[in-house]
Amino acid sequence: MPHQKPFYITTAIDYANGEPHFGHALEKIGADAIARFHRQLGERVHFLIGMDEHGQKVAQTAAARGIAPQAFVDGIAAQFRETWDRLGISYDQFIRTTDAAHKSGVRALIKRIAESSPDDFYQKSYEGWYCVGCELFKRENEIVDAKCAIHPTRELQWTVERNWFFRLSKYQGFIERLLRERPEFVQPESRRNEILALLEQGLEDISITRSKLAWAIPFPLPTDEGAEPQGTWVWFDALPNYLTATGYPAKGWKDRWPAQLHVVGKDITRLHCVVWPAMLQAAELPLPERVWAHGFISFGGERFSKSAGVKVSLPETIEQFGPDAFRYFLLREVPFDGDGSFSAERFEAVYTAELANGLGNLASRTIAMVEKYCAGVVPDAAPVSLDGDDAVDLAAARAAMDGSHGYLCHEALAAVARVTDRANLFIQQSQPWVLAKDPGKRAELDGVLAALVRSLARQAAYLAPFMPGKAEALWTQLGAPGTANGMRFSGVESLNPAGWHVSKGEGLFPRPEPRPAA
RNA sequence: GGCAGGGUAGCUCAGCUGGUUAGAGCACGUCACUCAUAAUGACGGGGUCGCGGGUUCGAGUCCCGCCCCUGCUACCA
Repeated sequence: MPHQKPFYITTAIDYANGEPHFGHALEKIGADAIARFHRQLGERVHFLIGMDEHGQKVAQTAAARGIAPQAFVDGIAAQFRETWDRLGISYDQFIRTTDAAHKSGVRALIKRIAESSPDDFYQKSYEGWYCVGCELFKRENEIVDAKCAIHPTRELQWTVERNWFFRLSKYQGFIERLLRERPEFVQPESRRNEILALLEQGLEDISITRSKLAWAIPFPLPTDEGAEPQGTWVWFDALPNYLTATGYPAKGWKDRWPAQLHVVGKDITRLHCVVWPAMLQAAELPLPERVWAHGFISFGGERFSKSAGVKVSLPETIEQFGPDAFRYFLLREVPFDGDGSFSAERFEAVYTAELANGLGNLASRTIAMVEKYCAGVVPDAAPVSLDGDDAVDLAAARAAMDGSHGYLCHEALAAVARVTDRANLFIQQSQPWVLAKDPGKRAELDGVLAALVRSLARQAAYLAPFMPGKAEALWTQLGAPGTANGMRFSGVESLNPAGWHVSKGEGLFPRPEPRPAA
């Protein structure tokens, strides 16, 4: 089996201008769950994340702190990686746009476009009202009373700048055909509709360089006599990271490209569904297979947690119940195709109901009974109706995550939660403690306990993409061979726990301390 | 303004092509049970299905109008 092409999944690279926040975390955690799920589906996965480190704001922030831009972004990148490590993000590659390989890859891409589609780059003088506050030219509808609507205290400056442009308008028909012939290219459907609406307005060419941009990749094409040197603007710097991460143009990049899935925020779908495909087409390179636009997390309706002066700290929230519980909460509560909100109260409620009382207690009572009634060794017994019912839900979990209907982490977790609930109900209905008092019911008792261990093992395997640490802990307590994270889903149904030595360790999800009355 | 989606129990939401007394989870109350992290299970209270018209034997489910919310309406990422 030579060079099976991997399932190449990417997230947006994060802008290195501040600390990681909930929004960054949601995207990485969701993409990580997808990546892990596909590994357990048996696919070879390559999971890319990284940082977008160029730009005016980065340079300004670094200057304000009195350090060089590179030193500044080095610090930010380290901070992000610490957070991702803490959250168990299983990335295979961490790209930074200040990497030498990325910069040379960007230059190669631009030159390739200039060769294959020489008409697509052109220089044009651009003039208009420039807002120093925004670092942007403002459009008519953004100007109020001759001032920038966002910075009404600043004077607008009539500015003339000569920049490179990309002939995006040429690709209008190409993008329309793309979305029509490959409707799954942009998901969920609502985002695709928005792109279609955008296309109906017609595409305009975009400027792709800035003359005042020093902290950037120098634009590699020869600029007109006398013109200022040009820095590559964000589109042609950030978007190509998915391609340059493969090593492009060095030998071997075709082994990974094109990507199967770009996981991005709903705010940048346009860039990934219109600009990026046009760039690739201009370069005569293959397009990615799909762009998935996830929603946002809010705090009680507020985009950021300014309300009531309450600060929601990402590191503190992660530590409250640990990284696995945090991952679980975000993926369970925030539909991955829409928006959701976070609150400490809700987090605690879900943790207590589903993880402590639900899964954690199920594991606790099951293992305790195997220890008490079977000396800790799981008996051998045939499947019961519980197994068949669970199989239906686990198939639903796969369907939610395999891409056939998008990537719906919340639906997958809801399906696993049904398995947990069913097992708790099964105990109540079977009443193993009653069976244990009657030696004549030994076989029945064995059947019940074996079924429960099988169910828990299946849950551990299917929860591994979402809670890799806790799934592994449960796997260990069950005495199962190998690892939960390494468990292929194809092997889950035939798991037979007969002979496993269970061991009741630390409570999987200890109940939270009662809150002191305020 | 335009386009798209939505307004269903305290909270988060299911309700496909219209059909018996509108569902689930969480929260709340009562009861049962004891293997378990005072967990689990059963039962129950609770909804003018945004508002007003209309079509129909019959509408949360279709049509019209209105109110409210969210997203998009391209070069901050």
